[in-house]
Amino acid sequence: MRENKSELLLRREEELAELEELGINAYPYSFAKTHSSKDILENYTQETAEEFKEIAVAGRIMTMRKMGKAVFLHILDQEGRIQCYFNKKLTPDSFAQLKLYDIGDIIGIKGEAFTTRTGETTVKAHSFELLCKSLQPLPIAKEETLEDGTKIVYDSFKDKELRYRKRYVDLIVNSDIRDVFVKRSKIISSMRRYFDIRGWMEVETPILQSLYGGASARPFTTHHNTLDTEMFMRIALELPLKKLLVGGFEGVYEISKNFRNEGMDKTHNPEFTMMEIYVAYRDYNWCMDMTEDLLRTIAMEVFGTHKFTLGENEIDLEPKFRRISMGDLFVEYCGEDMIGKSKDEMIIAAKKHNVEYDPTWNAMKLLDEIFSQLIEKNLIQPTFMTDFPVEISPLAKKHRTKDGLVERFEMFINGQEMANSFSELNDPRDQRSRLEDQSRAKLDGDEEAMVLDEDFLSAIEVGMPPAAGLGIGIDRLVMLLTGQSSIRDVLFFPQMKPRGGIEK
RNA sequence: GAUCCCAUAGCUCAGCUGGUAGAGCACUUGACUUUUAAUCAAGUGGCCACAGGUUCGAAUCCUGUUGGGAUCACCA
Repeated sequence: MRENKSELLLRREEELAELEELGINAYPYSFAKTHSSKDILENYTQETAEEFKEIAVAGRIMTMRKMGKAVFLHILDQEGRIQCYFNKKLTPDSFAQLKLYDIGDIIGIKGEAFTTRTGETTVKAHSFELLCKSLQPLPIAKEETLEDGTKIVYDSFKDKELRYRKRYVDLIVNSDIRDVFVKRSKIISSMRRYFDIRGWMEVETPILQSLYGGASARPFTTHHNTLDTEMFMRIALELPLKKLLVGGFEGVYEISKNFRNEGMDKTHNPEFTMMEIYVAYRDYNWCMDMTEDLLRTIAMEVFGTHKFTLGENEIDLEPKFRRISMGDLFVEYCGEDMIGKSKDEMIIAAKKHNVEYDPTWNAMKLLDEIFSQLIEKNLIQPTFMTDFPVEISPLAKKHRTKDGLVERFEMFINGQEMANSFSELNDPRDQRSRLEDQSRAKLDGDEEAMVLDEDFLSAIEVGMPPAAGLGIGIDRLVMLLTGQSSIRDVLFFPQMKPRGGIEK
């Protein structure tokens, strides 16, 4: 491939050489940009024209129409596209350079704004310069905007593999995807702001750990050379954050990557971003109120609305979210509360409701499967499902009135789990016995059961205030709010299989 | 990990029951001083993902490999 460069690549190198022969630096150091495309497109009118007599814009050439002694092109900057106009009369000395410019090159233009005969706000160049010569051709997509404002894109770059592997090209060429990432960033800042103004502190805890815990999942393992010891990438944020509550902080949160060594599909990437927050002296009831308010605040700040259309569903975050116990949900969909029922009873219920199951599963697994197949997909409007069986919640405090249950909720929107929260378990005796149960399960072959972490137990023995904890999967929240159906479309660089030796 | 589908020019795609490649855009040359999927004329461009097999002959049929997508399993 290297030896046999395509003609397009060679042509770019020739152009670069020709420019350099003309004494032009194709990679200069700076450019005094004064306006973004958006500044001009939104604010230029006949009345404000005086303010746009001396402006400087910069961006990547996306389209080019060379017409003898005039050239029209569109540049793309962070805010969008704007057309620029060049005329040999206005720039007699440099006009010939344009011949050596290509789609993909980055240029800076000084000039004035005007409106073309066909009504498009355009920058007329008084002078211009090359800011970066591009040596690789971009996938060319052409856009046409119809009278009614709808945009048609021709020959759009849509090979998913190439888009993910060459995201920088995707971001240039597919302008819509860029907005998803802008929204992602705003969602996260909005969440931070919400926590910060309430006095909860953002913290950082280790990603690289000698013991992993806080969730049921298989970890990535790695090795520390100097210590000559096996280490793990964290699977959850929970345990170190709780240690900080023990240490005396009353509200801590972390937004960071977790790593789970499991399958990949459109809702799972091996590394994903999690937010976990722990607030002292609060319980899960308070946390439901806070979670509702948090989501509404983010929705208003970032999208200016509480309503989201996802496929056929219109989601409304405005009304108070439904709160219903897991047991009552089973009554609603299954006719009876299945929690605490025997394996045989679960199987009867599974058969009755056409839930597929494996006869080797235990009662908890069957319960979970009936939930996922029968109930979860129906939880379209925001719903808090509360009060889980103690067996599947080893870090949640037992329910104050309901035997065998814990104070936990999961929030569902559009049939998907969006948040998980408990009144945090702080009774050291109970916590020890729960983790010992997990250890036994691990010995019995449950690869995802939690590892017993003595230091964590020791911290709980020192004493953790009563607290509410909440976890929100950021990627899935962004998917929900931006209407993306694949996690790969909300990650800049989703995990891909390596391509051995092959370029492109 | 399992099943199904996909892989042809830089991009988007044609290519029938086998006869060694085609379009539009991009690129090159020329024309054109308000165009906008600019237009007009003439060109360049391909180990048809990779490796085998069947055949006189394979982009096309068969097998395997690699990568991707979808569904499922594990999970968030």
